[in-house]
Amino acid sequence: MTLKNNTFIGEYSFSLDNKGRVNIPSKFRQSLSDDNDNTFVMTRGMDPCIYVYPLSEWKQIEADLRNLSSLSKINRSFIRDTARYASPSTYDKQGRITLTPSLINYANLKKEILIIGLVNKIEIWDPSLLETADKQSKKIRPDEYDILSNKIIL
Amino acid sequence: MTLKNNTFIGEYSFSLDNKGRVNIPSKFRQSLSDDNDNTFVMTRGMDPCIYVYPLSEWKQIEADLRNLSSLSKINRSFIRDTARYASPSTYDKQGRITLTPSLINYANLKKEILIIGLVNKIEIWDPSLLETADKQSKKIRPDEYDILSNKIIL
DNA sequence: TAAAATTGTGGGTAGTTGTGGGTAATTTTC
DNA sequence: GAAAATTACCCACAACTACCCACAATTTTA
Repeated sequence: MTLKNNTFIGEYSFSLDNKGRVNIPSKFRQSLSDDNDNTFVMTRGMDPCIYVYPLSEWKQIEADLRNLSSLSKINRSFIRDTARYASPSTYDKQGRITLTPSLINYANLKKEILIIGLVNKIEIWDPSLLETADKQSKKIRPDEYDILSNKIIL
Repeated sequence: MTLKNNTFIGEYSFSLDNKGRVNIPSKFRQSLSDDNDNTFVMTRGMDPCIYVYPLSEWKQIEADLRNLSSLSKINRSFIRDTARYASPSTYDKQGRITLTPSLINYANLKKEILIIGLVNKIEIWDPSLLETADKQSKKIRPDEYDILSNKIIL
């Protein structure tokens, strides 16, 4: 699959080296369109993980944020939280991006990490934290998924 | 039959080699439309088996996932669970796709495998697991099938 | 029915990928 | 402005993967 359409799926087990670098899975790099200049933007996830966006996708988010009125208090804090921790990173010749200490700390990353493709973005997790989040989502009542089943056919 | 309409029916007995490769039945390959670039996407099935979708079919699922907002927690876990275990695979000159160790483990595959066409997708089973699942589905009460009978005419 | 083509299976090899570490350039600090 | 610290860039290498070829068995064609 060589379509450069900024779509990411699959799960990968990688390691964080002592310089704070992580490899971006080769398949993800191949799927990154050329207008991104080999650059991702990483920020805090809604869950305790790191979100990694293609630069072009992030620019869209910025555009959306511009359209949120700062007159609303919840908008202000949402914009602040989203923009505050974001940081661009271009991957090196070996395909690695360097994570910031602040983000590494936020996601509680040790040496072993999991990289997951979520279609339009990438998540970086500590394996045990993901397992915990996973178990909690299993507690979701079946009828909540019923609502989803009207929107998507698997 | 030369209609390339991404429709798969029938059951085939194949073998998984020690590199994790499985042959896709010739008839299934012939039925795969050209816009798929000889590529399937495999992922965890609802039952303990591997689902294999034509790439074009999977792209529809991705498109639906893109429309789910990540502000909702249930959406996030749904997107994650769906995208996480998916992996594209283009078949080689001999018509084989390579399964990931994670999926082989999930479906508990040994050397002998069964490939089944489920109209719009393909399932890969361990023969004995399928037999077990088969017996259990016999226990479904007749009136449960009645609901289905309103949706499909056999 | 015999020849030709296709199909399923096994294995070798060259190129790619993930990981560690070194060195030069840049930034920061005093 | 010099020293220290950080960052960016480069090289090396083991492990893995994609690609290729081979061949027996089956199916199709003439």
